[in-house]
This record gives sequence, C-alpha cells and structure tokens, in this order.
Amino acid sequence: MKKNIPLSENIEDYLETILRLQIRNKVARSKDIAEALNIKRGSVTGMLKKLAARKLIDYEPYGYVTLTPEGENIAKKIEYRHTVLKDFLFRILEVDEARADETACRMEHAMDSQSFRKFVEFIATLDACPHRKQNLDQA
Amino acid sequence: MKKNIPLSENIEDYLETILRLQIRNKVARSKDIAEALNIKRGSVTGMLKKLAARKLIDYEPYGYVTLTPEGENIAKKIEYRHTVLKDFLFRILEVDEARADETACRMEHAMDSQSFRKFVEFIATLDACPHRKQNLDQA
DNA sequence: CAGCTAAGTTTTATACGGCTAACTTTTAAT
DNA sequence: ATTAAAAGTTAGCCGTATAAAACTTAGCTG
Repeated sequence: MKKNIPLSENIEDYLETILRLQIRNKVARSKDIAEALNIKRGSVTGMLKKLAARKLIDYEPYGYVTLTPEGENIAKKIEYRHTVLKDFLFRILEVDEARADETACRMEHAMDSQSFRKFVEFIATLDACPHRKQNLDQA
Repeated sequence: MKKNIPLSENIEDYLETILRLQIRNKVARSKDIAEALNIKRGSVTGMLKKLAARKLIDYEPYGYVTLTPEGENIAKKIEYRHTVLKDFLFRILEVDEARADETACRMEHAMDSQSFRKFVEFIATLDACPHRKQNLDQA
C-alpha cells in the first residue's frame, strides 16, 4: 500500500479533466485543458510539469498529454465520485442539472474513501426501497 | 440583497472557529484560533486583519476577537451545515464520529445553498419514513 | 515596580496557482 | 518551401496562506 501523499483539489481537477479529454479526443491538449478548467493556456504548462514529475501523466513539451496508470486510477476515482454525487443531487435531491454538476465538482474532493463508500451503499439501499419510489411518483 | 462575493473556504473556517471559541470562552483568542486550525500563531494575525477589513470580525491588535453580526451570520450558516453533514455521515451513513467530523468540515464549503436546502429536506423525509427505521433496527 | 512569561505581532521566506505578455514551436495553407 | 496562425512555453508578477524566528505588549507575581 502506498503512502498517499494527498493530492490537492487542483491536481485532482486536472487529472479528471485530462481523463475526460482523453476519452473524448483520444488525447488531451494543453489548450483544451485550459478551456475546460477556465484558466489561461500559460497556466497549464507549469502544472503539466508538476503532474509529469509526480508520474501522473506522460508529457513532453509540445507533445500530447496522457495519463499514466496511476494518474488514470486517480482520475477515474474522482470521475466516479462526480458521477455518483451529481446523480444524487440531480435525481434524488432534484437540484437542477447544471448546479448539480457544479456542486458535484466541489464535493467530489471533500469525501474520504470510507464516507464515500458508505454513501454509495446508502444510495443503493435508497433505490431499492419501494416506498421511496412511490413517494417520488406522487411528487 | 447583497452581492455575495464568495468567501474562501479558509475565511469560512476562521469564522466558524471564532464562533465556536466565542461560545465556549465568550471571546476568541488568537492562540486558540491557531490551535483549532492547526496553524501557527503568527499566521493568524494576517487573517484577522483581513477579516476585520471585511467587517466580519471586530479586532484590534492585542485585543480579543468577536464576530460582527455579518460574520456571525456566516459562521452560523457554516456551523449549521457542519452539524447537518456530520449528523448525516455519523448517524445515517454510520461513519465513525471523528471521520464524520473531519469530512463534514470539508463538505460544508462545497454545497451551494439550493443543494443544501434540498439536502436538509431530504434528510427530514428520510427520518420520517417508518420503513427506514425498521431497516436500521435490523442492522 | 521589576522582571518574567505568555500572547500577540512583524518580518522574511516558501509553496501554490493563476495572469499577462513575449517568445518559440508546430501545423496548415498557399 | 514559405509563411501566418494556432498551440505551447517562458518569464516575471500577483494574491493567498502558511512557517519560523525575532520582537513587542500585556499581565502577573514576587
């Protein structure tokens, strides 16, 4: 088991973004990362170096960016949290979708693994409860 | 309605801490703030100045710190979120208490008002459901 | 009231992460 | 092949927040 030096929210956001871009475009480009995170192109380079130094991405100057296996694991974990949290906010709490997405984006960094695991189980239990479904239908 | 220039998580944490100290000791002292936030005394002063400049606390050098009405409102809002989130984590998800507290500490900054309001309603509904109580008793 | 100690402050330095503007490399079009 | 635009990088700056260490103030205590 590795000593998880905790990653900043920022780093998690970069990894998540890179994963999404990789899925959509095969490969992540600096410019698209900047757009997705709403920051300037120039700000991205420094972080890419940091991520590469930490072996979370493969990166050479002027080249494409791809996640290493380790980076991908982390990115997928965050992405999964995002999905679950957004689903909870949107489908169960009935928060409007854009806001659910934004809020999930922030909450995804705040939960430790244990709490998140239990949260997932909780939702499963909730969805399995027939009475809950009835109540929702009434609304 | 004021344009809520969003406060940093950090500022929210300071206000929450000051509120707690005020309740416990009538008044907040720099040293106790430092201890509660696990930072050094020297780091507190700068932030106190910033909070005073924003009219969130009353503060003079070498004096006690108290929340202004505005600061108190914010602090109470955060404190309430903390309570609700911790309760959810601890009582409903059955996360152990220390962890529930820590996690609530981070999540309390991540939710927008709408999402939080709906979350509170959701918990109320949950607690009102007799079937849920049964299930918990079985566990 | 002298002097010590605890609390508070100041200064200097560090890390992070963003911006702008200028510069370089790559790419695409002619 | 040339060259212009797009993408990427670099350098210098700012703001936020922290630490460490030296210094100041407030409050005892003898």
